[in-house]
Amino acid sequence: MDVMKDRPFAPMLERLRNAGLRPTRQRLALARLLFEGGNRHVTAEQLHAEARREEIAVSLATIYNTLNQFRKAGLLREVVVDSGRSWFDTNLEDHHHFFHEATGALTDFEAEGLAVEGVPRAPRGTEIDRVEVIVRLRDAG
Amino acid sequence: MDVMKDRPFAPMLERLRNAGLRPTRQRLALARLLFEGGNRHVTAEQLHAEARREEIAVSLATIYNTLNQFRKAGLLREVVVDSGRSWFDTNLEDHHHFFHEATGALTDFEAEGLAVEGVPRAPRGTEIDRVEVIVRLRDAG
DNA sequence: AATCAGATTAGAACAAATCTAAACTATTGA
DNA sequence: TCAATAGTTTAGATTTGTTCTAATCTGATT
Repeated sequence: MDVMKDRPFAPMLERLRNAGLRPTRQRLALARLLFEGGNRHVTAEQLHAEARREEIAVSLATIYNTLNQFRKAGLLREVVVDSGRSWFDTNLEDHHHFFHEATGALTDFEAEGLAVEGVPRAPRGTEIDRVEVIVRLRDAG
Repeated sequence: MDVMKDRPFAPMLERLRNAGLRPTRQRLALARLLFEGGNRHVTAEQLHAEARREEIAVSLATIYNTLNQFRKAGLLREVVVDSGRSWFDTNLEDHHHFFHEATGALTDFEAEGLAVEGVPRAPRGTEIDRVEVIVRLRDAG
């Protein structure tokens, strides 16, 4: 038997507490949408729509608050591919992204197998935080 | 003598015409701000502020129109590092970016010397348009 | 010079995200 | 168990970046 299936609240509750976040009804519900059922990418508006569909009462303000708190807590990562909209990614492993401009489709690919070599030294007073690779796609022609 | 200094209008006028854009007063003035004096990164608001400073009468709407037309014409590239604001880059060579989150500073580095290997095959129906590398910086500590 | 497609503009409209301050709730400790 | 309190949620206002609209203007072509 899968522990996640029997006690779906317990681990999530822990994760929130460990992050210093009170496990409120809203946060638990959103955490379940986000983290149960595999890696995913969402925007705030998408998650809000999804919550409404599932009849979870949560305001858009809380969606924004929660996504930002989860990001700060390291439960989510932000992906910048799209000026004008923030994407959040539940995949915390070392990976990169395909982005299909025409459709807005965002897909992961593992960093394993990818080598980025010859990145120059960081400018004075700074250090490298992360090297992001975005592979922009167009329709095959 | 430098041709650019003697006849600063002629080449710009040509470039605009070649792009199918009428060389209007506004477009010429903005092209000069953008393309004379080395590579640079600008946002729409920045360019607008700069134009006002130089007492070039041009509306914000025209700044947006012009930046987008220049981008479509291949005179500029858009850089997405910052959800919520569009950056435009006059550097058309093969290069990548440092982005310092804390300050918003955006800097180029040449692609020469950089090797990105092992990028997976593009998903079905798509092909790779561009591989973008963004090196995110934090304050050294 | 007259015409007309294309360009510019102010201001309205729109979209994403944040802010505000009032109401609510989880935790605590008596 | 319950009151106090610190943290959370919320509706709605606000801010910011960008696009749209439709009236006016301008460059190119006759």
